[in-house]
Amino acid sequence: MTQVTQQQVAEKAGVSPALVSLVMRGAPNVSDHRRRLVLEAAAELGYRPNVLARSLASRRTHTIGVVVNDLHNPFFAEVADGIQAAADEADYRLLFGNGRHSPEGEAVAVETFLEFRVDGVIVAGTLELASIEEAARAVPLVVVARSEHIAWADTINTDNEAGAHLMVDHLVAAGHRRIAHIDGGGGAGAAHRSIGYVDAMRRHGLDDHIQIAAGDFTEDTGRAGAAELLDRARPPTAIFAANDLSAIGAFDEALSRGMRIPDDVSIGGYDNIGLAAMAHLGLTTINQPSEDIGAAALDMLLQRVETGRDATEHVVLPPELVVRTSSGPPPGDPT
Amino acid sequence: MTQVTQQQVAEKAGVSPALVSLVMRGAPNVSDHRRRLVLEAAAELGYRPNVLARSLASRRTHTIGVVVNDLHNPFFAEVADGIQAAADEADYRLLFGNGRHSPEGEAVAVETFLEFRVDGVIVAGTLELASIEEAARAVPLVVVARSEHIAWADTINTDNEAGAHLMVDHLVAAGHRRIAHIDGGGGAGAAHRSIGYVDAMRRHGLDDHIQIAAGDFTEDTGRAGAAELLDRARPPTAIFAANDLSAIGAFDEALSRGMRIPDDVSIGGYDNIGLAAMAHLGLTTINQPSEDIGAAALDMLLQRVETGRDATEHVVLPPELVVRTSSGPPPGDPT
DNA sequence: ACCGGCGATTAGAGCGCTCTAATTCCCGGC
DNA sequence: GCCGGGAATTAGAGCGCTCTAATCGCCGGT
Repeated sequence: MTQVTQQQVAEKAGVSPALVSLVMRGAPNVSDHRRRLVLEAAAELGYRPNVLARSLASRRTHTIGVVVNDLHNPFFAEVADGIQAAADEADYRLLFGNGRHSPEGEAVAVETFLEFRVDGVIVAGTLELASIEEAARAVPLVVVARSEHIAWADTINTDNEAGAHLMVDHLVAAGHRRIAHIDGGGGAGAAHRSIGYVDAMRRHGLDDHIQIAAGDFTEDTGRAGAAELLDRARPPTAIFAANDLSAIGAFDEALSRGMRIPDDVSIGGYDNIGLAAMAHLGLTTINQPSEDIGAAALDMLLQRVETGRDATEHVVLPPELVVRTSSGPPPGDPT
Repeated sequence: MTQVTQQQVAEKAGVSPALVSLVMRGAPNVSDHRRRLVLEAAAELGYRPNVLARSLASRRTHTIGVVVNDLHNPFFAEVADGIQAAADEADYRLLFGNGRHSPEGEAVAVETFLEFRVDGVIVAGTLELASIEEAARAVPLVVVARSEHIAWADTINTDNEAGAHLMVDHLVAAGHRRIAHIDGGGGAGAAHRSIGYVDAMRRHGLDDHIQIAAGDFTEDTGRAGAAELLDRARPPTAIFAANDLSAIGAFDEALSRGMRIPDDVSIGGYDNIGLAAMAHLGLTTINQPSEDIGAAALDMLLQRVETGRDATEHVVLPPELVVRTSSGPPPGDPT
């Protein structure tokens, strides 16, 4: 419980505290002899450097804070994996902050990170633009998986509008006309997926069939949204949910009404989380290269942290349609 | 980017740095007049307390580190929610460390926390006992969801053996005899679920039907384990997976072989994650009150942190069988 | 007017480390 | 044997904050 300090190690090893500091940081110009001496003393005493003191003195924490919107959403877990892998490689440590599925929660997490003086922050969530701007003034920051135009921070994401187009095009090609959308609310990228949906419907001359149910990227709202849509006088023959989680909810709602998928209703998602590939779901969805996004986000961030790059960078990756068994021709279609 | 310090706030407000410190900490004996003065100056300057410096001086970070075994496992996300809720209430901040699904990864995360001198640590994972012991010497620590007897730390978990008994009893009652188990490897509580499975099988005189496939709490190994079991000469009529995630994998494997559930094979899981309740899965499983566990873990920890309680505490909650549609009588059963 | 007492404020010494500048050490060259 | 120079080591001043002890200021009581 008691703190072992550099000082104590120094005394035990018979050297100066400064030398201990050098050894602990792996400095080059230390004689093997003394290095060994110090290392031994440290091990014997169970010395553990105090990051607080170190960071206070060096103004660097060598730590990146990652704000995750929702620990429950596998998409973020996948992005986090990518970040983690890149961080391991670069020898940075990672701290995660839980956004509790709300912008306010994320703001709290960011504030915590700022107070801890992390070297950089990655926002994988729905933090408000104003908060992002403020945070970006204090620390290098990159925003992941959003489509908004953000001037003061790096961004990396797929083209969410294009992704929505892919899905609608696919459904239309299968013969659907009454294609509804379950919105993602404030979810990362949700707004642009919604825009893309409306766009594509218009392009296909399907203006009259545009139907949107509210949602927020969760299974629960997916279920509720599907219920609402399926209860309508002219229910959709296909439902495009803003993300896989809500698609799963919609899937579940349809099933529990005794509907068959895709025979009675087709369902499309977005994200291509691992679960989507499961045989019992077979969710048609839009793939985002989540781990790559995470890894790239960390790389961009470190580049900024270490080289002090100032100009912002914006990477947009192409989304990709993944067709599985949850989509097919609409009921009554002769094809 | 530049640090605003207490000193600067003090100058601007025309008071001493010490007073600023008092105000920032919400100390009682400060006149309203000065308090306002300081607060205004702080806001104007955009002052943000430096937690590093604060913690270095006060030896308290007011932060709890939570080591999560695997960001992908919803069970941990649920536990985390419980911890988060309790932390919000107690006004402690939370930092999450990703264990990357391995004891070594968790050890790294714990080390990071110790270096940051968090006030306490919650381990929701598979960290090795030796590491736990070492960490527990340096910081108050509670271990979640494990069944091992741990002397030097608080623990909270459900009775994993009893849970396994419930599942086997249920399956036997439905008429099954060839009940196999997909192991959870080093997963939290997995060892005792396995023991419970073997125990219960013996109790029912089913020694000869004991079959265990290796696994590690993931969908992938669930799938592989099921494949291995179903390929055997006398395949099981029921599979009890060590957790829901691997049960889902097993579910998927069975389905993709054209088997029907529960008609051709029954499947049972453990954890009762949100997904398990979905209609298309309808996973029979063992419920653990995950959020309650998380909340209780934090409470125990804080009690230790704040009152310096020394004796360890061990809470064991009862597991609960949740029967859904993934389990039923074995094929060919007249019932 | 003076004093005691108490709440409000401040001075100043660290917390454990890093970093710059200064010092010491050691070696080869002359 | 002496000197220069580079490598190895150390002294010492902070980093931004908290905390203890000391000081200040104001009130009522006498």
